[in-house]
Amino acid sequence: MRERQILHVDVNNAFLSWTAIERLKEGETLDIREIPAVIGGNEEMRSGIVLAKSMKAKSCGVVTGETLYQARKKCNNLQVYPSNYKIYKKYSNDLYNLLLEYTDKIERFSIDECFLDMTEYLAGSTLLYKAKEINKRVEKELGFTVNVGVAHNKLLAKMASDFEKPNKVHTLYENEIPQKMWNLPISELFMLGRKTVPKLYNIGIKSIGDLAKFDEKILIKKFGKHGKLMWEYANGIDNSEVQYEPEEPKSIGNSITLPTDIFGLDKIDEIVLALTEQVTYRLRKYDLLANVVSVQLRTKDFKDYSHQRKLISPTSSTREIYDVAREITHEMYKGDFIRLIGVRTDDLCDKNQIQLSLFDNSNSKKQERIDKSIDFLKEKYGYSKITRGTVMNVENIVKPKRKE
DNA sequence: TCTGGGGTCCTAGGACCC
DNA sequence: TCTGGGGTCCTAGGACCC
Repeated sequence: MRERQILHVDVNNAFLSWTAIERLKEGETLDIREIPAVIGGNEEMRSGIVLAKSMKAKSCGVVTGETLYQARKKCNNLQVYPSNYKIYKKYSNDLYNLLLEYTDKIERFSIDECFLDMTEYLAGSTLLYKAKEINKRVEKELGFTVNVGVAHNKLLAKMASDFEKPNKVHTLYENEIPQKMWNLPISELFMLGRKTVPKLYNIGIKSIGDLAKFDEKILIKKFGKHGKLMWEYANGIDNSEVQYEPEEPKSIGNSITLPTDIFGLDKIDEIVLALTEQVTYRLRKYDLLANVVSVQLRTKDFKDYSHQRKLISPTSSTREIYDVAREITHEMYKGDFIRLIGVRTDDLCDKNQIQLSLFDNSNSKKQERIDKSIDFLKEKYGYSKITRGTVMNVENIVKPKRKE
């Protein structure tokens, strides 16, 4: 097999940089990239965590995912700005379109990361040269910066893009693994998270090099498939392809952390219905049907539990999915104070690939017409305006309005 | 702990069938 | 049936990612 030529492009402090340039475009003079700043959620809504940070905030020790309260303690003049996914999507598309000039084999790994398979697109040039060109062009033409990782597989390209930031290009070829990767702590390895790292520490594995040299069989015995994966990653082995064809989603769900804990099935049911409406709206928008419905509850002391149920036949009907969601919610609710509620649909299939016979019962048809007309109104008047029955959209639950 | 919201994949146990 | 083992499906929970 020919050696593959892979790049990983990673936007530096994406949400913060994109917010910064959007503000500058609107006439603001302050570039929030130059001050201690973060993009954060809303503390009053109990979603006050750091989503992105400026370099100055990072140098105070602020980390992504911590609470704004914690971040402020580290950095007393920290400025907090809200997120705006609409503009992030726009900048993400700008980046994607620029990268399309280099290859059509691009995997959009997340809103701010892409893998590029350049194997057939070097045309006499080198991979490193292309990486440097991309790095320069993004800064010049789009106004934000990226790190580019250069390697012969996705894992190594991703590890490379995570080296020194911002606005840098790094290679991580096989012969560079011992020198550039093995001295890093295991927490830096992709797919080693907060639960596994302490377990590895306990058996004396502290660096990626320690892991690479450890007995693979013992890791498999201890961690199963995950053990095999982590050993391969530590040794720079990854044969996965760049998934440039966007895949159909396998699940669609929505969840919300409530501004205050709630108690009792009546209140929980209202939220479950509101979430079901959001979820089924998205299902119908993409012409998908769900085979499995699940509901997640998180208690005030952060215990999660969930139930799921397979449906008799696939559906996107709000009524049908809500009936099941409500049923399993009632089954599992133990009378706790609830902090978070989630509704998710799984095992999705394409509506157009399901035989029409599933729809020829007239009740389903009627239900489908109701859903469709509600969807139409939602599109026309904006999402939050239209609800079914007893004022059931999440916005109203979050900010209760006086009854008219 | 003043701890988001969107996902994917894996595991383990029980039911059921052959 | 006092029975064994394998395969598949379903469910609950957990780990990880950005």
